[in-house]
Amino acid sequence: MRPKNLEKEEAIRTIALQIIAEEGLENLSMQKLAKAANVSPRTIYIKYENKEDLLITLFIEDVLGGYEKAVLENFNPEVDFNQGVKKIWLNAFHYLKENRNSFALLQYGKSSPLLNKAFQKANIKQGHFFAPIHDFLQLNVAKNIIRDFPHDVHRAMLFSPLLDLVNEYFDYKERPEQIITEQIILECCEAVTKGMLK
Amino acid sequence: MRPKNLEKEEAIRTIALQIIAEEGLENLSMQKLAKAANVSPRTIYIKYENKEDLLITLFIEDVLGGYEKAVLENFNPEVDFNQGVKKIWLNAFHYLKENRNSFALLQYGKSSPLLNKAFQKANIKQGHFFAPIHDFLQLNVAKNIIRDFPHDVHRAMLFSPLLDLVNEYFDYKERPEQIITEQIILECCEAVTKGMLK
DNA sequence: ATCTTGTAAGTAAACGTTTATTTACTTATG
DNA sequence: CATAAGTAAATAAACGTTTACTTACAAGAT
Repeated sequence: MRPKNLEKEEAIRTIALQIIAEEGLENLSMQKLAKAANVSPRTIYIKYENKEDLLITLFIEDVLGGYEKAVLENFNPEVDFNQGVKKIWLNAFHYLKENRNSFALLQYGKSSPLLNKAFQKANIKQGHFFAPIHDFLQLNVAKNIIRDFPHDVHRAMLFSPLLDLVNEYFDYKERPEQIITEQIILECCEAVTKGMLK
Repeated sequence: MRPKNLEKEEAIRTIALQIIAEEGLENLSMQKLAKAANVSPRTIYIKYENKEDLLITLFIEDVLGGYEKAVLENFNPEVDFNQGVKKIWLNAFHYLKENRNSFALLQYGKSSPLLNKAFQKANIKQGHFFAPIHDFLQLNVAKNIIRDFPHDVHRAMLFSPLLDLVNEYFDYKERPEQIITEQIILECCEAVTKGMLK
């Protein structure tokens, strides 16, 4: 039996993310993707059921999976609050900075109904993404260190500014000077953390 | 000369936003829009140059314009910091809650390269959106009340959590109980404000 | 007051192109 | 040499946009 060519599989995923980042999700077509990845359209259908399956798999496994892994690297839910949030912020910032194409699809997760629904399903199915962060926050609520909010509210408060700052980072990448430096990220992290303390 | 039928113009805009909110930007087609708005495809092209023009106009004029107007209603850049941020948060929350379809396209502004570019152009052209907020923040930096960050950083820190909370509001609308209440919004606003103080 | 009439608004149907997906065939390897 | 991986070419449907035509009305002439 002829074995799968993993390079082609990789090419499909990489090029798909690239097209989405450069031209938008609304401009990704299977034929365009096949041509750009140097592959026959049929080959994509060997690896994915259809376009929807491709997008959802890419979003859940590659993008969200990769992001989660990077964010949780060397993260210990038992460290103190300031230190824990700082670790997450730096992990996320460093990863996303170097993975612009993944970040682009990640952003579509909030807009596209398709990806939004897929995320909610995956989130329910596999417990949830970012479980250690959930534990970390629960722990700090129990210790009476931070305000007691529902988890989704905690997430919005602590991490949405970071994603917005990464967005700005890429916007400023094409301008004379970068304003989103590691220094700024650290100061912003401090401000966000301070706001959550009791 | 036959006069323009303003109801048709209105229908095109309203239905376009509806389709984007329900099926995503990637599923809006001119023919689908025409049929849903009870209008001939040609009629859309009387009012807009092409699909790109329709989307950009809808985004800049209707969505961003309407959002800006609502957010700045009765906002005075000279009030004290806590009060000013609270006013903006409540204005935005109340407006977006009642304008889900506008909010959906607003969210695409961060993902779609087309809308992102359009926004940057419009932002440069007409001075900038939300100028009174810009002034408000400058004033509070000058008075040494808040940290001195670039404006885009201020914006990310103060308002991106709010947009994320509105997103959660709509997610929870289809679930047994709503967690994003006005009470929560006010507490979150307080936390965000506190973090920015010097 | 009523009747043309010029003109932009509006329509139905069609344009060529691109879309997602499939069919019929070839290739590579355990 | 069986079999799944892969290809080139084709499918029907949907796409953005245009063509050829009709409609409704403000304004000038009667």
